[in-house]
Amino acid sequence: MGMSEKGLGPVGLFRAKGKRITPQRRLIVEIIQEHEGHLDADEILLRAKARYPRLSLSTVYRTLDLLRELDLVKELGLATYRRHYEAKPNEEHQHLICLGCGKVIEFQCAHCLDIHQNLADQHGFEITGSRVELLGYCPQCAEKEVDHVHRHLPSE
Amino acid sequence: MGMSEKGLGPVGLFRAKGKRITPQRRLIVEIIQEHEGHLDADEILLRAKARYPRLSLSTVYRTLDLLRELDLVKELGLATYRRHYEAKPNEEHQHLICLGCGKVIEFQCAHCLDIHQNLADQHGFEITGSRVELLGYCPQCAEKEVDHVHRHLPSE
DNA sequence: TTATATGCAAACAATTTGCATCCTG
DNA sequence: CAGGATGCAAATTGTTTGCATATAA
Repeated sequence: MGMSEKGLGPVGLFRAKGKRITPQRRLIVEIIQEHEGHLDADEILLRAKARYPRLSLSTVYRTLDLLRELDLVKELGLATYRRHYEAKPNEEHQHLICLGCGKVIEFQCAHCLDIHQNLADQHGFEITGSRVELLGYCPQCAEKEVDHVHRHLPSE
Repeated sequence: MGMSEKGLGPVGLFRAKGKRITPQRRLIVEIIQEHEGHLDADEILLRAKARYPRLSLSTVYRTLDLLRELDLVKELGLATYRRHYEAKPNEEHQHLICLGCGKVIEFQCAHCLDIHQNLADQHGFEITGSRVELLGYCPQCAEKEVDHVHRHLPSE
């Protein structure tokens, strides 16, 4: 599945969306792709500055947003840094979150939790909670997304 | 399982950990437990002020931390509001996160993703990503946790 | 050339903290 | 009445934005 996009690489994806290729962007992509595991904005800046001292933190953030938009990067943690709380539920449940309007739908998936427990046991972890968040667009917001993508097709 | 704790209620849990019961804490617990769904700190403050106008936002935060510690509340979103990124993996994977030392272990659970996709379809969602984070303590940190709990037993 | 990207500094927003005061146990 | 809890304001911290300048296409 989908080997073609992969062959393109970031540069191709940039062009396809009418985004420019700058040394800063190249560098940030490189750092993230070379690195096993996850990095935060500060860590990326630190590594990048070794090779490009003038780089600014805002460029890192702007580039990360772009990479997320191009689906080149996966984000760990909540996009909005606002914490939400709910009374500890009797039944664990999971969340379906709309990135468009922020709507949250709860659902249950007991089977998943079993699997998770097994995995945790394998690693000797003592699990105190889990967070299963499916991110995407609800039917209403999905339409707007389509418009948004169309606007960026290489048609001009 | 575990009906006994439930019978105690928040007040009992507070006492068991040597925490004081104040009207502010009572109120905040009440608000969260009465509310279906999730609330953030501001929303809690807003509702609480209707009945207790002098309440401050920092008390809300401090109380939320306490409730989390007592496991009376579940948190949606990342505890640290620092976003982390990783190169978009070919295989989706999930994270096992140690709340003690921050260690992150990646694992795969393809079966879960199928289940999630089904759920998403049921709700008409267009999924763009998922976040499965199991939170707990790794073997090393779990020990320290035990100490921590012992220190709070009503033994003095 | 010309709109897009960048760097810098200032602005923001969520959360945390210091400290004097209050109040539970 | 002693130490934990609160309220207030100021400090932190992660992230975003405005704007003049630099630069990819």
